[in-house]
Amino acid sequence: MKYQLDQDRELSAQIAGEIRSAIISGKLIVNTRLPAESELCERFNVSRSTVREALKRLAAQNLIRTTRGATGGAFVNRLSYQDAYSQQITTSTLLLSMNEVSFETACEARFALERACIPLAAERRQPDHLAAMRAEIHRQGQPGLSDEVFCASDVSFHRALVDAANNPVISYQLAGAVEAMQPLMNMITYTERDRTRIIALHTEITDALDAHNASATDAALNALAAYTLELARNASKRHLEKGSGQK
Amino acid sequence: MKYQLDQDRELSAQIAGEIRSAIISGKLIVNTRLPAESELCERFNVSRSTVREALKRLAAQNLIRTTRGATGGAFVNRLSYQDAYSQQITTSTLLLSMNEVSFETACEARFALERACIPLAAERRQPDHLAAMRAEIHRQGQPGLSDEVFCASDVSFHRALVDAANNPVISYQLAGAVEAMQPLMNMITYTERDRTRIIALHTEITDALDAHNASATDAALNALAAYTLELARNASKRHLEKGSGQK
DNA sequence: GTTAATGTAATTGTCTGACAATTAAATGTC
DNA sequence: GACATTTAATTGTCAGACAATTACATTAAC
Repeated sequence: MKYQLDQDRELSAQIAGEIRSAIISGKLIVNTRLPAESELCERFNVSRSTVREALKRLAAQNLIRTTRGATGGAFVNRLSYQDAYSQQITTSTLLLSMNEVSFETACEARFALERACIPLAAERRQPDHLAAMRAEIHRQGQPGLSDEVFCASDVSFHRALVDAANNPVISYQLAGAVEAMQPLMNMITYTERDRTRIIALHTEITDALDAHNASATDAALNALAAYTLELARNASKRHLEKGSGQK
Repeated sequence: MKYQLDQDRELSAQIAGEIRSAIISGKLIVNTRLPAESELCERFNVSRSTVREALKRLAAQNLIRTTRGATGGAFVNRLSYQDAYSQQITTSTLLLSMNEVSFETACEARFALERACIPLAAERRQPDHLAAMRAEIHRQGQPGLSDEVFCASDVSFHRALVDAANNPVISYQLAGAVEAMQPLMNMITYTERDRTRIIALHTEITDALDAHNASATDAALNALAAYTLELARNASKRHLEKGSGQK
C-alpha cells in the first residue's frame, strides 16, 4: 500500500489522520496493537519524533493507549463512557465560554433537553436516583454554603435527574449541557430567598418523580427554568448598573 | 512558580495537562501566545521533544494552533462551532460503535432529545429550515436510491429539524445524537413500502412545523419513532433467523 | 520439580543536537 | 519612498543515543 503524504499539513497530523480514519471506520478493532514506532517510521518513511507526535495526538483523543515494555505498544482504545463524558464536558465548557453564548441560550438548551428526560425518568427512576437528588437538596439547605458549592450541588442534582431516565446515551449527550452551565451559573449570587425557592422547586421535582408523575415533574421543571432565567436577568441588570455607576 | 511534575504519568501528558487547565480555567485567553518551545523547555525543565509532544496533544483537541516563522508560535484557539461539532460527532460515533449500545437505546435517546426541540422549532422555524427539510424529503423519494444515501438524507432531515429550534447550543449538543445514528440505521434495509411510510411521516412533520403546530409535530415524530423501532426489530429478527438458519 | 534470581530482548519515554522551512521585520539599495 | 536582501525567530523534521519498563527465557538454588 502506498501512502500519499504530499499535502500541506504537518506530517504528524497527516499520519494521525490516517490512523484515526482506520480506527473510526472500524478497520482497526478495539485492542488491536498498532505496529511499533520503529515500524511506523519505516512504513510512513518519517522519523520517530514525527511518529510519536502523531501517536500523542491520538492519545489526546483517547483513541489509543500506550504501554512500555516487551509486549507494550500502542493499542486501539475502547472509548469508555467515562472518557467520552469528560471530553464532552471539556468541549462544551470551552464552547460556551469562548463563544459568547448568552445565558438565556444556554439555559434554554439545558432545560429543553432536560425536559426530554422527564417522561422516561418518571417511568424508570430508581430509589438511588431519588436518594441522590434528595441528598443534594439537603446539602443545598445547609447554612453558610458558598455560591460555588451551592451551584455545584445544583449541577449534581440535575445530573441525577438526567441519569434517572436510565439511558446511557442520553446521560452522555446531556453531560455537556448540564455541566457546562456551572461556570455561567456561578456568576449568579443566590440570596437566602432564592435558595429557598430553588430548593422548594427541586423538592417538587423529586416528589413528582417519586410519584411517577411526569406532567407534574414537567410543570415543576418549567417553573425552575423560568425562575433561573429571572435570577440571571436580575444578576446581569445589577452588573450593568454597577458597571455604569463606576464610570 | 514551581511545577510539580513528579507523578507517574508521562511528562508530555503532565505538561499538556498544566496548559490545558490554564486554558479551560480562563487563565490563558483566546489568541494568547504561549511561550516558545525553547522557553517551555526551560520553564518545565524538559527537552524539546517532550514539550512538542505536549503541544501536539493540545493541538489534537483544537485547544491551540501553531504557526511557523518569526512571529509564529502556539496560540490559544477559539473553539469554533465547526470544530466542536465534528469532535462531538466523532466521539459519539465511537462511543456507540465501541460499546455495544443497542439500537433501541440509541434510538430512544435521539427521539427523546429531538422531541425537546419541537416546541422551539414550531415557534421559530424559518423558511430555509423548511426548505432544507422538503429538499431532503424530495431526495428520499428519488427512485433507485441506495440504502446508504437514503439514510444519509434521513440524517440531514433530522439535522434541519434540530436546527429549526434556532438555538446553537441545542444544535451542537444534538449533533452527536443525530449523526452517530447513521451507522446504526445503515444496518436496516428499507423496502419501497418502508420508504413511502417514512417520507409520509417526514412530510407530516414538516407540514406541522410549517403551520407552527407543536403538538401535531410531536405526534408525527412519535409515530416516526415507533415506526423506526419496528423496522429495526424486524431487521434484527431477520438477522437472527438468517444466522440460525446457516448453522 | 519447583521456585527464585538473573539476564535478555523489545518497546516506549526522554534527551541532545542538528538542519530545514517559514515568516516577519530590519536593513540596504536604488 | 519603493523594492530587494538579509537576518533573526520560530516551528517542523531528522538522527542517534540512553533510560525505564516489561514479558519471557534461562539459570541457579533448594
